[in-house]
Amino acid sequence: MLTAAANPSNYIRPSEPVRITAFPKDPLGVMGATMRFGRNAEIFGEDEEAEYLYQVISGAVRTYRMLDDGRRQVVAFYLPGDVFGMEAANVHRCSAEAIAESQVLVLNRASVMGRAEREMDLSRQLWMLIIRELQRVQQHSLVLIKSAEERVAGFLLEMAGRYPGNGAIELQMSRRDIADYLGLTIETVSRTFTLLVQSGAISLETSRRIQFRNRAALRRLDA
Amino acid sequence: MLTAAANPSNYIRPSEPVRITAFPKDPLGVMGATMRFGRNAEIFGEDEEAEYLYQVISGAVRTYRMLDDGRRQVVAFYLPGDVFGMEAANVHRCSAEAIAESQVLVLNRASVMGRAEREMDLSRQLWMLIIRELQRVQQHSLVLIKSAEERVAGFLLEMAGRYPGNGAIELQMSRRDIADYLGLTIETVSRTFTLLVQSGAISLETSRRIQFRNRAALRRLDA
DNA sequence: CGCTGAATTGACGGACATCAAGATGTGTGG
DNA sequence: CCACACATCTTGATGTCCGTCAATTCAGCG
Repeated sequence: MLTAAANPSNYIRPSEPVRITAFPKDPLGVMGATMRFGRNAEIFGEDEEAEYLYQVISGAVRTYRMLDDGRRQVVAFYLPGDVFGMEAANVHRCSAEAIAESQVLVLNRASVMGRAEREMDLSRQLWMLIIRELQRVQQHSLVLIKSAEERVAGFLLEMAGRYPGNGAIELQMSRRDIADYLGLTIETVSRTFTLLVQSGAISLETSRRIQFRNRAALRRLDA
Repeated sequence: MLTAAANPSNYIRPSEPVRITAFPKDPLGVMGATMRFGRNAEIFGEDEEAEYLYQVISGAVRTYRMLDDGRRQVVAFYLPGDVFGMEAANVHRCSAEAIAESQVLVLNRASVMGRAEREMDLSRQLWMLIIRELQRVQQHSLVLIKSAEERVAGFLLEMAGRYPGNGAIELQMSRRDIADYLGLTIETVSRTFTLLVQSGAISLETSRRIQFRNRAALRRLDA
C-alpha cells in the first residue's frame, strides 16, 4: 500500500467515515472521512471551490501561494490536531499539500457550517479556530521586519511550541519549505542554522532533528 | 473644538449613541457610540482587554505591533466602512491608532457576539468579516517574496481598490506608515515612488495624492 | 556501491538599509 | 501676509545583509 507516496501528483484514497472522539484538541468532533495523502500530494488547489474543512490526524500539511514566475510563499504549516481550509469564503486562496505521508480528516464544509448555526458550541469552536488562525498569520507578518537570524529563531520557537517534543523536535519540512515560509533562501536558512549551532543555541542530530540547548538565547534573538 | 488633534496622546471624546443605518457596507447595523479620535490618538493598545468592536466612519486607522527595539510592523489600514478589533480572542494583539482625524463607531463586543448567537444574519456577516480579514493578511504575507517596486505597486493597487477615488487617490498615511506596512524604509518607499513616476505608471500631484497613469504597468509589477 | 535529491559551504554581487543633506510643506505667531 | 520652526519627503553617497551562482558533502535507496 501507499505506493504512490513519492508521487507529487494528487493521490487520494478515501477510507471509511469515522467518528473522531478522543483526539488531540478534537475541535470539531463531527462525522468525516479520513484520507491519506502521500508526500507532496495536493489536498486542494488555489481557486478550487472550498467544499471541505480538514483536520490533520498524522503527518503535516503546508498551504502556499505561488507567483507567476515560480516564487512561492508558504502561508502556514499544519500539524496533527490543526484544522485548515477555513481561510476560504467560497474558493480557496491557497493551495494545500501534504509535506509528509499524512492522514487527514475531511469534513463537508456546508454541513459543518450548517450545524454550527444550531449548535452554539460548535459555532464558538469554529470562531476560536479562525481567530487563532488570524492571530497566527498576524504574528507571522512580523517576519517582515526581522533579520534572517531572528526569523529562524522565531520559527524554531514556534515549532517547538506546537510540537509535543520536549527538548528536541523533528522538523517535517525541508529547508526549502522553511525558506519559503520565512522569505529567505535555503542557503540563508542553512547558514543561519549553523550560526545557531555555533552559538550554542541548538544542535543538530540530523539536519531535521533540532536539539534545543539554550532557549533563552533563541528568545532573545526572536526580538 | 478638536484642539487636541495634534496631540499624540489618547484624546477621546464620546458622543451620543446612534443607530447607524445607511452607511457604506453597513455590516453590523447595531447600536453603538461614535467617538472622535485625533491624529495619532490611540484607540486601543496591545494587551488591553478586547471590549469593543470598531467601525471606521470617517478618517483612517492603522493597527500595528512593536518590537522592543522600536521596529514597528503596521498590520493593517482601515478606511471608512471597515470593521476592526476582531482579531482578538480576549486581549488585543495589536495596537490601533487613528492616522488622521477620525470618527469611529464603537460597539460592545460581548453584546454583538451575544446577538450573533441568535441572529443568523449578523452571525454570517461577522463570519464573512473575519474571513475577509484573514484573506487580507494572507494576501499581505506575499510581500515577503516581493521586491520593493512590487510591494509599492501592490500597495497602491490595494488602496485604489478600497478607495472610492477614481483615477486618483489621496493617501491618508505617511511614508513611514507605508514603509512599516511594507517592511521597507521611508527612503526606499520614496525612491520607489519616484521610479514609478519616471516610468509613467503614476504621477504625484502632492506627495500623498496619487494619480494613476498606467494601471496595467502597476499590475504587471505587482507580480 | 553508485545514483539522486537535500543540505552545507564558499565567493561574489546586488538590492535595500543607513547616514547625511536638502527640499518641500504646514502650522503658528508677529 | 510674512517669517520662522518643525515635520515630512526627497535625493545622494556609502555600507551591509542576504541572494545568486557554484562546488562539495551528506543521506537515503535501488
